[in-house]
Amino acid sequence: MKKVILEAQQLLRETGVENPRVEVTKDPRYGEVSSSVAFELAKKLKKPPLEIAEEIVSRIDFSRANVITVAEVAKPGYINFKINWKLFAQDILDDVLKNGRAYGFPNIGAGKHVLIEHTSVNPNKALHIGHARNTCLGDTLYRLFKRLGYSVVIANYIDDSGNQMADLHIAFKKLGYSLSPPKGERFDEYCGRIYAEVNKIIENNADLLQEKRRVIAELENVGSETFKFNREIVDLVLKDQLSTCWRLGARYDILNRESDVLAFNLWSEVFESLKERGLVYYAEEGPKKGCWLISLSEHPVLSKEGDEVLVKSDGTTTYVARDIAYAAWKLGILRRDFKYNRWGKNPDGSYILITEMDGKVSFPIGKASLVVNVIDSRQKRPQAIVKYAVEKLGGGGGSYIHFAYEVVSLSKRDAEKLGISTGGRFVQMSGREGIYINVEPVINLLKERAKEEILKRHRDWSREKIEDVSEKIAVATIRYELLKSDAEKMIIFDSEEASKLEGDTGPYLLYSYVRAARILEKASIKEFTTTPYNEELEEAEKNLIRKIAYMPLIMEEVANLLLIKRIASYANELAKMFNDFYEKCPVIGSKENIMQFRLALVKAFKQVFENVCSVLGLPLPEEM
RNA sequence: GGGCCCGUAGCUCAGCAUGGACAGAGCGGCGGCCUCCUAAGCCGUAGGGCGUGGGUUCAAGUCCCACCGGGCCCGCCA
Repeated sequence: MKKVILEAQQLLRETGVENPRVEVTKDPRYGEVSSSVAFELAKKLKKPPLEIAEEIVSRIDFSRANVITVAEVAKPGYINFKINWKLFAQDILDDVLKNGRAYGFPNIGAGKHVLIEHTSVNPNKALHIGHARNTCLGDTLYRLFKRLGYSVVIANYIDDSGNQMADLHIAFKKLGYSLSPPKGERFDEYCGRIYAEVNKIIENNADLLQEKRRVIAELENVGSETFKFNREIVDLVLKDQLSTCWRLGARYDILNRESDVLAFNLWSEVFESLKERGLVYYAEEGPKKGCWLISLSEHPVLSKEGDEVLVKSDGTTTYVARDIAYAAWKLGILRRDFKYNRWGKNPDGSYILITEMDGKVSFPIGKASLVVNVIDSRQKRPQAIVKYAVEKLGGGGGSYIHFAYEVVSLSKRDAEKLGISTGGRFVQMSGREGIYINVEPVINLLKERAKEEILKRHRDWSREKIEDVSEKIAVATIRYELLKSDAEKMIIFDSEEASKLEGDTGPYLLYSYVRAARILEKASIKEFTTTPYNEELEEAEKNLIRKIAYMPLIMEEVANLLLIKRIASYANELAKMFNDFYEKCPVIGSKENIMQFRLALVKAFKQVFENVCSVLGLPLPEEM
């Protein structure tokens, strides 16, 4: 498709138009690509656009064109280019079938390195549906960059210090909670539940509050009993959390414990640099007396809300301070580095490393040209401070991006199911208040629904096959649901709505793929040809080919703008075009030359669809 | 008080970055389509003029300003 645009621009340039703007039309009635240069020139030349367009078109030398056949002038002054479909279709299908898995992914990332942090759920609870949004977004970015040729490292920040961990300590050590959850409940779910219970108790008890402060301080004491016990709990929760992430299709390279940002002295190195550059100051008096603050007075926006405390008067660091150190490390501008031990393996067999003081493994991350941090949009201000700080520290030439996404809230209906009354349309999730819906039960519900559907049509399937396919459908459904909406918009989650399997959903996508698989399986002949059977193809065929041709443009655009939902819409459009083709253009049973071409088209669709879904992380069953 | 995000059909949302050709989907409503490659599908029909008011422009859902409504953030919490 890009070729067509370039060709049109070239033709226009040859008539004397400078920098002609050519874009893909949104309606095929206007040809494949069109230009509105006549409007831009109208003012300069003081002539009506229509006249200018006519003149330009009359000057185009079509003998120099390849795939473009003709240009037409339309109503107010557009120039619409039409193409030789026979050539175009064959070109696209050849491209897809020749490149296979690689089709649609321009190699724009060769030699570039990206670090992505995502998930980063506090290790005191199970993933709720909002955390799943983070994981799916981050994992999709990983998949996209990887396919575009970037080298990518995935980090998961483990906040193992502070408040939320202290609450669990008190629950286990002082309030008599057992370390083993009741039968049927996972450890991460269990911790999430007791965290909410215990938090209320502690907040209303002065003795426990004091104990909590003691625990928080002890947590920074590397090697203490409290420190060790904490690592035990964190590890158990992490195991469960990551099994959920894996189920969602995500993978990780490194787990960075927040406590280790201090333990490995990354913070002290950064603190020294900040002091050297005069970016921080010590408050001698006033309400922040005894604190070290970062000066934000030079920042146009942040300055309006005052400077930020990095080191508290008791000498401990704030979350923002530790995050600045972590960010500087990510950008590769620190001398110091973490050490790791192997923590486990991803389902793909790759190792996951975790920071450890006496770790044996080094994992130099190098200089990232791009550091992407998938963090919800409530943290925009702290993230802006982090970005400001690392840029002042030299930034290493890479760019630090806060990929902000809105939270997931619960619908009124779901909130009421949890026994929460609300006047509004939705209610914010809160781990501390026990207002959340975990993602595992949602996937399980989807899986049950999928099984019911499978049983309706495949009474003869084995249990294993039903398990496998229903799991794929469930995962595809939840991922698509979380990826298709604008990251900047809040999702109001309603389990009833989300468990639908019809319409603009994951199953709709999978279904089109399965239909394609069936055609290829059942076709009596295996020979195919990318040469169209006719000068004029059916509209449905053209629409499908056109959509297939867009893929490289979409992928490159998304990599630049990080607009993930655009991949999701693209997948949906592809599926829609295929379903339309499926209804209107019989493959099996048509005349041999038609069948051979359509088989090639179905093959191409299946390949492209597989490529797109591999980026979205939607697992594809061959039957459903 | 300051900063940020959102406001498009009854409901859920796409389209806004690079303004352009009649404003699109899904769900729900109504009416159709399984002797034919899986109907988790397809087709038709009703339904909005894009929160409001200004402005820029040949052209504004898309850009600018103000206002209204909803949400988030401004802690020696993370």
